[in-house]
Amino acid sequence: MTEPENREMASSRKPVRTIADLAKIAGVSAGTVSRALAGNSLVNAKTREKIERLASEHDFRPNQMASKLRRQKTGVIGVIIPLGHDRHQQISDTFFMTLLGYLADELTEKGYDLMLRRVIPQQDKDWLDRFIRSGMIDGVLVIGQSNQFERIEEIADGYLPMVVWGNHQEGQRHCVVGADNRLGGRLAAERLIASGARRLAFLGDTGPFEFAARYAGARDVAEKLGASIEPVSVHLSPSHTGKEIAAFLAARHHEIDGIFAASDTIAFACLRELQRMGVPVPEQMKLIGFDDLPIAAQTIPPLTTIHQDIAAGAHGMVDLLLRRLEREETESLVLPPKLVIRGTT
Amino acid sequence: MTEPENREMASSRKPVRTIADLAKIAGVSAGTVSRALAGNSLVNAKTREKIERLASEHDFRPNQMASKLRRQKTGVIGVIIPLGHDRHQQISDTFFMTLLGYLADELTEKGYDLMLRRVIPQQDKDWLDRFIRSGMIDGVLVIGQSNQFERIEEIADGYLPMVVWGNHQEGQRHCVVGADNRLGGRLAAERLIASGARRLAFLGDTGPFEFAARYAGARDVAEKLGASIEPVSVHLSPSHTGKEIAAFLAARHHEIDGIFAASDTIAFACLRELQRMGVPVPEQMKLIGFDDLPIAAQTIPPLTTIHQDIAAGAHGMVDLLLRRLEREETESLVLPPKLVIRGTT
DNA sequence: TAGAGAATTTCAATCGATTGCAATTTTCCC
DNA sequence: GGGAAAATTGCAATCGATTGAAATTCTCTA
Repeated sequence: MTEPENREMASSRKPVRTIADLAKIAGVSAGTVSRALAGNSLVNAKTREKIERLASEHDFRPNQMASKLRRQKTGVIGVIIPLGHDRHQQISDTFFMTLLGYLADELTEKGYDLMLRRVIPQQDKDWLDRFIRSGMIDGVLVIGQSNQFERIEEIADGYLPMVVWGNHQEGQRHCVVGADNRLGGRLAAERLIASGARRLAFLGDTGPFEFAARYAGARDVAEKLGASIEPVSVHLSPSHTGKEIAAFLAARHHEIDGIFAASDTIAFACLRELQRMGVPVPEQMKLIGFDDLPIAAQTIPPLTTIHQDIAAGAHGMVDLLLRRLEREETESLVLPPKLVIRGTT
Repeated sequence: MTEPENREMASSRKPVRTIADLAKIAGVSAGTVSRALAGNSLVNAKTREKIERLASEHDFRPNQMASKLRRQKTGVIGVIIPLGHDRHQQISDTFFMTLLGYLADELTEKGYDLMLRRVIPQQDKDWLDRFIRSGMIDGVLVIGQSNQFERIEEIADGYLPMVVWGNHQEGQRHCVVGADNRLGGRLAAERLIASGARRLAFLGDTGPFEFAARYAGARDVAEKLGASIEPVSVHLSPSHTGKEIAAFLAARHHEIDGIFAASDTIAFACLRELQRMGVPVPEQMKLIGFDDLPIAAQTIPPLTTIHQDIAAGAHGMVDLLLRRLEREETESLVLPPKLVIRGTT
């Protein structure tokens, strides 16, 4: 009763579920229907029109599983996010989630669907293999190397259509897209020092390669310019970050005059804590972040940070992946980070 | 050369790609292999062990497409985000993206994969049907009703496994999960008025149902308590939001003393603009947001807002969907919003 | 040790669309 | 009108795993 127009047009009762059903109604073979619906030029224009009309009247859509199985191609790109030790590292995900949004747009535009999977490598040694070999996806985008650099390298040897967001290491074998973290670290330290800081702290876990590179870049500059820099480990789980930062600042803030936060999220927490403690920023403490999330411009004072072009990154990842699907061996893409000076330095 | 251990164990050259291949090696039939790998109790324990050993030695994984086709069940849940007029409403997506993260966790836990699709309903009348009928997903979660309420209602009549995030209307037919927006609006207005404001503005587009309900709730309270409230349309595209808010405030800020922002994102932009204009918050202008995004606690002063329990929402959506997959007709789930008083009121 | 009954395994059909090749129909030119 | 070339369409195998029913093998009792 809910679709009177269909009832009138569709004389037969039983729903048209398969190509064979439609073929029967149209009085042609299943092969012809398949070709017609695929826009194959082999089929006569009139026949095609008739079949298309019938298909839409009966609200028919070919079963994708069958199609994928037969064609050995799914039209789906897998996006996998390896999580670190903390299961709910929601905070650190702001960046990844934004990237994911852009990836979704890019893939949609290219006619691919996106299958998302979050995994905890520690609990599942086989996380990447299983996804790739599931037969459900044509290629995979890995968002973040986490601490799985070696695992990814191994896979890359035997599997071409994979592109990873992360840090580029000299001589690595997997195709990666990401900012030049070391350069970003240099820019950050330079800025802190240029605005008067001499005793710096790097807030963030230096385990992940991306963060390590940021720290390394900053250290390069600090050493060269006669400043000190000290790494301070901070976890990314939302329940810990705030407390760890508060504890550190309470104990040591008088020993330093500049903070390089490994990510904007950490910088936000820092800024808030400093404000709560009554330490004026930037007068008594310079602060710089990394990522340039949209909200970075919204804090008070707005956050000086290192900008990563997420949209360009997403575009690059998809572009490289599509080329790899065509069996092309592509180079990695390293994006230049950009210093954005706002109010905290 | 890259996998010496496999070479040793796997005596045959050709890779084991199908269940039939493995069956040959194991000296049994394909059916037995299938059952063994599925953990079916019909198969002898020794046989199963042998097959499992061979499978892992040969690094074999059954093809999911074939399995899904045969079983008429994909193990994939579709998540679809209908975008409004603005293609890049990245800003408004902060909330949806967070929700998406939780959904991914919940679904993973339940053994489902997640297929993500973003669509622009204006450009594709058929957006929901196409996804549902693609044969690729067992059920669908719709993130946000956008302006597609009617379309969703139509679909809901003939398709059970669908759960929507959004606003609940009296007598609607689709299953929805979401906060009680009207109540949230009431709480917000009450708080603004309690903290001294009398001439209120609601910043946000009142087109989408969720926002409309928030406004309606606020209006209820304002009328009852003798305050005024006026809706001010603000678009969600990042390129416009800031300017629109700035223009409004520049022209009218002296006429009002309290702002109810339709979302935290809008509130952030507001706060920043007020600060830039030198209007002290909360002294001269009360401000309240909606959502309670993680950063809401990080602004200066921290944002008073209406909390939505995103994790609970995600959990509820998945729970309801799974029950609907079992053909159960479920009720909608309306979550109670909570006032979180911080520094802007 | 025969034979019932249980435990395993095999067989073969099936899911639904695609596609190479063969068969048929059209078209077109002399 | 005959016949070759071109355009369509049909046929049947195929993608790889699953599963009901049939067949085979094992177990155990009398």
